[in-house]
Amino acid sequence: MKGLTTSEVAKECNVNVETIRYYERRNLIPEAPRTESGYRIFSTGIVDRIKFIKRAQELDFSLSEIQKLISITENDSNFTSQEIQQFAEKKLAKIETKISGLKSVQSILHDLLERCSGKGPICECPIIQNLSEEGERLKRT
Amino acid sequence: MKGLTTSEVAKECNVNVETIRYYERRNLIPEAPRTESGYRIFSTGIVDRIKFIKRAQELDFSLSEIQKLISITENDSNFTSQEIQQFAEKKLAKIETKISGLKSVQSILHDLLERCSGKGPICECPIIQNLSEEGERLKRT
DNA sequence: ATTGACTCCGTACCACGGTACACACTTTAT
DNA sequence: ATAAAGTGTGTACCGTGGTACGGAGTCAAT
Repeated sequence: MKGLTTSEVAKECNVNVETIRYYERRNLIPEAPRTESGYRIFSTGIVDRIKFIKRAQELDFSLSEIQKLISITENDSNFTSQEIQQFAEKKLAKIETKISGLKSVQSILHDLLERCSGKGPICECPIIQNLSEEGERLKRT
Repeated sequence: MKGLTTSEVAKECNVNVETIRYYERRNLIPEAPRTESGYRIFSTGIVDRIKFIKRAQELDFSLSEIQKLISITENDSNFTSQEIQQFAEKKLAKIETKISGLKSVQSILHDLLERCSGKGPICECPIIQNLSEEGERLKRT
């Protein structure tokens, strides 16, 4: 028999079995065909789809946004190219803001670790001051 | 009377009044002193604290992590310097991964927008393919 | 002094993204 | 043939981070 069972897909994607059913319910993946007894059979392509979803989630796309992306690429969308453009612009702006914020946290943590042996007395942790100041700076910019 | 009321703080921080009570309950902010009739009175410093919390949240710190940061800087923590170091290292690694992921999304969105006029037919949206490939590439690296 | 705005508390509820559970049926292994 | 493991459905529940609501007391203005 060709095709994967639900738990095979789950294992392959490092997700819970229930997550797959959940994604199906949410229409993030197509409804899988069934065996005579009602078991789902997945094509191997589903694995990439689910991995894509997981990766996009890590990059701050919500499941609804992901759904939108998918329906755009599959061209079964009702979105106009203008809507898509606006969506991309907004997301791009958010991402850029976030990158710059993360970069400052990165350098703070980096500095902190340089000065922090992990031994001896509690290290002086300047992270809060730094973060707060950084927040102010970013707002003014 | 010196000191701010709950709603003044809320307004100043652009958060809901309930959020402030919630943060107090979660010990993200100290318990505010009260007037005779039981109203909270906040010192102006609370505003920075709450703004810090909000900013840190945007940068992927959970409220528990934020609590940890706060207790570290206030030195009322039971954490060893080793634990703090490990925490910083883990977070740094996560942040670096995330920055690189976000950067690839950034360039994908950027490319997309260059090719997408916002007019005419639906633009070809290569984001899924790109993201998936990028995901694969990052894993191999 | 009464109205309206504000505050308190406790509890309930919300959205998100799952995860678990009970109960029945199917498949696989022994 | 029987037990263990897997799958299905529906529904309930979970953690996170709030938000809303009801009822009661308080404060400020007219």
